[in-house]
Amino acid sequence: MQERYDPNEVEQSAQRHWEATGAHRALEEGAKSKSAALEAGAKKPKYYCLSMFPYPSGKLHMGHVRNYTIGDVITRFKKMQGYNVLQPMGWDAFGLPAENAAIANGVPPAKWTWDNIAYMRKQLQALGFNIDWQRELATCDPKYYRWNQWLFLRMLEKGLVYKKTGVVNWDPIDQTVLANEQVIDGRGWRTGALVEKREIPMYYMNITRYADELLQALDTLPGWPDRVKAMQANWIGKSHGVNIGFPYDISPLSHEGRGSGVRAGGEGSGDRLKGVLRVFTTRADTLMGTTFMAVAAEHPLATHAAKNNAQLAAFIEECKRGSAMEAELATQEKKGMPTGLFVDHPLSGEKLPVWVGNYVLMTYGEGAVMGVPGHDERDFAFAKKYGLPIKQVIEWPDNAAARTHKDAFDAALQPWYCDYGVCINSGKYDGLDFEHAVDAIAADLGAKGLGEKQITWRLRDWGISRQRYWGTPVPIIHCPGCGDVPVPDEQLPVVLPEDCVPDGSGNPLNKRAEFLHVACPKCGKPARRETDTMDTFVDSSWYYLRYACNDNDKAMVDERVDYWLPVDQYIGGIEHAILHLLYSRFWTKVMRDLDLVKIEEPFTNLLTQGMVLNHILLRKSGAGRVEYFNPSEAEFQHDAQGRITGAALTRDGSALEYGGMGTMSKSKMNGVDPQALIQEFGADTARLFMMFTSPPEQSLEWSEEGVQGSFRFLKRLWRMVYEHVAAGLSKPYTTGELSVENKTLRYSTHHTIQRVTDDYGRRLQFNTAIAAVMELLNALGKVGDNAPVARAVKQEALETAVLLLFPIVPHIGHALWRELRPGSDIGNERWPQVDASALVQDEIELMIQVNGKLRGSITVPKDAARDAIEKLARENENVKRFIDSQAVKKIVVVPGRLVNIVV
RNA sequence: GCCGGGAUGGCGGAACUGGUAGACGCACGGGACUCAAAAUCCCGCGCUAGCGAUAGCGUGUCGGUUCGAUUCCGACUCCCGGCACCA
Repeated sequence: MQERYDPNEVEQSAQRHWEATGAHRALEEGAKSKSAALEAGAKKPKYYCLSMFPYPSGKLHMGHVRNYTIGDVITRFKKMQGYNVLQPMGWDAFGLPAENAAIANGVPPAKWTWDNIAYMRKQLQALGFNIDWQRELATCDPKYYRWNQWLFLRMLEKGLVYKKTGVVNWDPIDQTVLANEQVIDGRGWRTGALVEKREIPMYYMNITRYADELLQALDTLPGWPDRVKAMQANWIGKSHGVNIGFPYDISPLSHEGRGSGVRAGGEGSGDRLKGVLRVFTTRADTLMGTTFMAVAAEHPLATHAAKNNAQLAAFIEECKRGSAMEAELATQEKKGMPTGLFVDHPLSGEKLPVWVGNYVLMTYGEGAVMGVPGHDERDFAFAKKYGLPIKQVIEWPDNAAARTHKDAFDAALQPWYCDYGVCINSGKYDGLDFEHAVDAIAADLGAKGLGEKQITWRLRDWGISRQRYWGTPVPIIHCPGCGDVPVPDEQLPVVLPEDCVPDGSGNPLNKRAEFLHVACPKCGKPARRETDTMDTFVDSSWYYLRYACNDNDKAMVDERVDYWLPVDQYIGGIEHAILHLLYSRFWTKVMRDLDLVKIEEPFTNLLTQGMVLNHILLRKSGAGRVEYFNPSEAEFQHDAQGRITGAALTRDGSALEYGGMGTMSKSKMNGVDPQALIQEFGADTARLFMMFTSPPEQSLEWSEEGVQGSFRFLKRLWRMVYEHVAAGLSKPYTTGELSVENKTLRYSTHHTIQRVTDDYGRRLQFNTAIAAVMELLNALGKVGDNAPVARAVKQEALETAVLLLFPIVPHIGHALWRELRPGSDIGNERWPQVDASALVQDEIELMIQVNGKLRGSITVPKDAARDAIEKLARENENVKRFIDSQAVKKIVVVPGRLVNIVV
C-alpha cells in the first residue's frame, strides 16, 4: 500500500474498475449483479433516485456538483442497503442561452449545445457518480422531442390543448418577441427600443382542468417539504367567493354625479350600452360597503370609455405599459382615473362610479373589483387618494377575544380593517357573521340573476408557444383551406433544422423555406408550417419517465416505466418549487388519463437543496459603476475578532470592498470552477466538502480552508489505514473478552453505524454523518493497545468507517477497502449492521440540576433504582451547596439523562 | 404588498421527541518534530471574574407556559428566497 494519498491515481483506478465491471448499470431484472447473487436470488426492491437534469450551459458549476453529489450519496447508500437502484442523467438542452450564444459567437445552437454536453458529461464522469450512462437523453434530440409532439397531438385531440391569443413583449426594432428577462426597464436588451405588448395566437395547455386535483393531491405527498406544497397551493390559488353582477345602462344622460371633470364624451351619439359588470369577490359580506368600482386597463368597459376620452386612453396605455408582476403591482402607488361611467349596486340600486385602476389585474377573476375602502387595504389607499367615500359595514362580534384584537388594531390608528366580523350599516344583513352574510347576499343576488357563489383559481392555463428557434417545433400546419391541421403521427418528428444561427431578429425558422413550406396533410395544397416552438418546461415535464425506456423508438413509454416509477427520491433546486414540479405533476396526470402510465404522482420524496454561496468583492468606480472580483484573486483583511473587513487585489494590492456572501454567479464574478477543485484535490475532496459544510437543504458557503480541511481528513483516513495495514492485517472483531478501552471503541463503532444509518436514510443530513465518523476515528486514534484483540476491534472500526463513508467518497473507499480486505470489492459490500450487544453500557452518566441549573453529574449502573439515583444526586458535594438547608420540593428524574432537584 | 424560509462562539454548523447549548470542522493561540519552512502530531479555545475548584451571563428582541425552553405559545426586529416567457 502506498503511504501517500494520491487522489488522482486513486480516482482514475476506481473509475476504470467501475467502467470495466459495469458497476453503475441499472437493470430491470434486479438480480443480475454480483451482490444480488449473494442474496440467493432474492428479488431486490427498486429505488429510483433522480437529480434534476442540467441545462448544458458549458461547464458544471458548484450547484450541479452539490446536487449530483447528494443524489449519488443516496444512490450508493440505497444500493448498499440492497436496493436495485437507478440513477440516470440527461440534458435539458433546449432554451434561450443557446440562442444568445449563437447571437454572440455565430455558432449554431445545436453545435454549441452538443459540444457543451460532451464536455459536461466528462466532468460528471470525473466526479465518480453511480450513473447509468446508457440511459442518457438530451431533450434537443429528435428521438426525445418527437414524443413532446406526439403527446401534444393526443392532448389536442382530448381538448387539453387549445389556441387563443396571449400577450407577449414585442421588440419593434428586432421584430422579435422577448422573454421577461430580456426586457430591462421596459426596453429590449439588445436594441434599447421601448417594448410593446402584443397579442398573438398561442397554444395553451389546459392545466386548470386539473387544478383541483393538483391541489388535493398535495396531501398525498408527505415526502415533500411543506414549504414547496405551500408554494404550489398558493400558486393554484383556489378561492371561494361570489360572482356579482353590477348592471349598467349607459347613455350620455347618465354622465352625472361626481364632479370628476372627466366626461366620457360621445354626447349625441345616442348609443346606449346595456350590460352587467361582473366582479369576483371573496368578501361578499362587504358588498353593502361598496362605494366605487375599479376595472383593469384591458377591461372592455375601460376600452369603451376611452373611445372618446383621450386622457383616459393615455392613462390606460400607461397602465398597460406597466409591469404585470405581482410584486410591483402590490407595492406601486395606486393610481386610477374615472371612466365617467356608472353602474348600479345590485342590491341597493345606488349609482357607483367606475374607475380604471392600475392595481386591478385583467388576468384574475373578472378583471374588475368592487371597491370597499372600509375593509380592503388597496381600496382604502385608492379611496383616500381620490376622495371617494369610505363606509364601514363590518363590526367586531361582541365577544371578548375579538374585542381585544380590535383594540389592538385601533391602537395602530388604521381607519379600516379587513378581518372577519359581523355586518353593520348593511340593512337586512346587519348582525350576520361572514358565513351567514355571504349566504344571504348570494341568495338575494341569485334571485335577481345578479350573482352566484363561485370558485376562482389563480392558476392560469399554461401557454406553451414560444416565438423562438431552439425548442420543440409545434406539430401544426396552417392551411389556407383547412385551417390549423395537426401533423399526422407518421410524419413525426417534425425535425428542427440544426444549422440555423439566430441573429436576434425574429425566429430563423421563418426564413427556412424547406422547413416552412409543406403540403397540407388534409388537402395536399401548399401550406405553412407553424414556426413557434414549445416552452422548455414541456421537455422537463416528463424526462424522468423516458430514462426508463430511452431506447424505445416505437413508444413514448413502456412497461419499464411501470417498474421504475414513481421516482423515489427527487433532488433539485428550490427555484423549481412551483413551475417545473407543477407541470410535471400535470403531465403525469394527463398521461395517466391517456392510459400511458399507472402512477398518480411522479415524485414520492423531494429534497430541495440550497444555493452555493461565495464572498462578493467589489469596487465602485466613479459613475456609479460596480466592478466585481473573484475572491481567489484577492487577499482578505480581518479585524481583531477575525471578521472580514475588506480585501486587497493580489496582483496590485488595491483595496476592494467586501459585499458579504451571495449566490455564485457570473454577474458577481464569484464562481469557483469545479474542474480546478477536482484537479487540485480530487473528486472525493470536492464531494466531502459539499456534504460536510452544511445540510443539503441549507445554503452552502464556499471556503478554501474548508476544502483544505476536507482534504486533510481524507489524508488522515488514508494514513490511519496505512499504518494499521503496515502493522499486519487483522480479522475484524467478532467475539472475545474486551478491556474497558476496547469495549468503549466497539461501542463507538456501533453507535456510529446507528447514527450514520439514520442520517443517511431518514434525516438526509450528511454533515452530521461525516462528523460522526470523524468522532469514531478520533476515538480510534486514542486507543494505544496493540494486542491482537485490540487490533481486531480497530480493524472493525476502520472497516466500518470506510463503509460508512463510501457513499460520499467512493474512490478512496474503493482503494482502502482493497487494502483492508485484499481481493474484495467494496462495491459488493452490504451496509454494516449494528451489533446490539455492543451498545449495552454497564454504567451511565446522569447530569444533576438544582432548579434547572447544572450543578454536577453522577455515574450509576445502567439499571440503578430511582431511590438510589436520588440519594446519590443529593449527596453530590456541589449539589449540596445549592440545596443548602432548603427543603427539597420535588425531584424530577429523566431516565438515562438527568436529575433535577427543585428547592 | 403577499407567501415561504432563516437568525446559535471569530466562522460553517450540531443539539432528532422540552432534558449536559456549542458535537464535528475551519480560523486562531501554545507546544513537539525540523538548520528552517511546509506537511504532520499534541494541547487550548463562548463571554466575564478567579491561580484554581467554581460562579455569573449567554441561542436576534420583548413577554409567557414549564421543575427545566435554541426547542412550545404571543408580539416584534432584521436578513434571504419566490411571486407567470431565464433555466
